[in-house]
Amino acid sequence: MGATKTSHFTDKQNKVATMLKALGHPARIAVIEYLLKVDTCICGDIVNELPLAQPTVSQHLKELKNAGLIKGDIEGNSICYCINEKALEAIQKYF
Amino acid sequence: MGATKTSHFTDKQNKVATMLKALGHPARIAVIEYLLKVDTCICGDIVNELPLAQPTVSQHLKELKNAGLIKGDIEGNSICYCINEKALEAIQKYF
DNA sequence: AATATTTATCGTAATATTGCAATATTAAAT
DNA sequence: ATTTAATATTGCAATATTACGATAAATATT
Repeated sequence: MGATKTSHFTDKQNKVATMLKALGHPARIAVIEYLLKVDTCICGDIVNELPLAQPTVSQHLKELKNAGLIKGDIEGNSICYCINEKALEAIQKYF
Repeated sequence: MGATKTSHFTDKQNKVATMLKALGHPARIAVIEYLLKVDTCICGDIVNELPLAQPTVSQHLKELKNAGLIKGDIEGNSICYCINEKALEAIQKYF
């Protein structure tokens, strides 16, 4: 085994768990807090902000994006990241 | 590697991440929702409620307890579990 | 076109998580 | 003292996560 038995739980339970799991890492909490502070920034800023290598940060951003917590808009050469307000509101509403 | 670099983040970031990580699994969300509904119950009730084997449930309960999200009081033969209100309030306040 | 910049992906090692059968522990009941 | 009931722990296999160096892909600049 090793794989979560998602099929035995409700869609809502799985969705909430997915979002909270994405927030369950200090680096990703730090990303969210940074984005809340600066509102919007390019990926490179986040890489500079975190004490982790660029591929690691990229991976964390991908997870936050997969969970729907952040959005990334292509801006020419770079990528502009920001919070997905709706997802954060959904979490706030859940609690 | 494989281990989270907690030392590079603030205590608060690590603490929040730890609590949200504990909530980042549908079984543990289901436990919290059940405890909120019944207020208090013995461990066996949770085992019956979840579609998982007893040792697996026991492990999930342990994680929730380690994260400070639930409390377990020994009640003679069995163990009486309930939500740790303070922890949930702390999460609510964080968002 | 060649080079630099920005971000993503691949590959891989180390570690953590998930799940359960088997077993241990602890207290209650007989 | 035995047996029963409730919960925890151990041991293990399958899978997932974390982290990073190397490299790829895409656009910008020269």
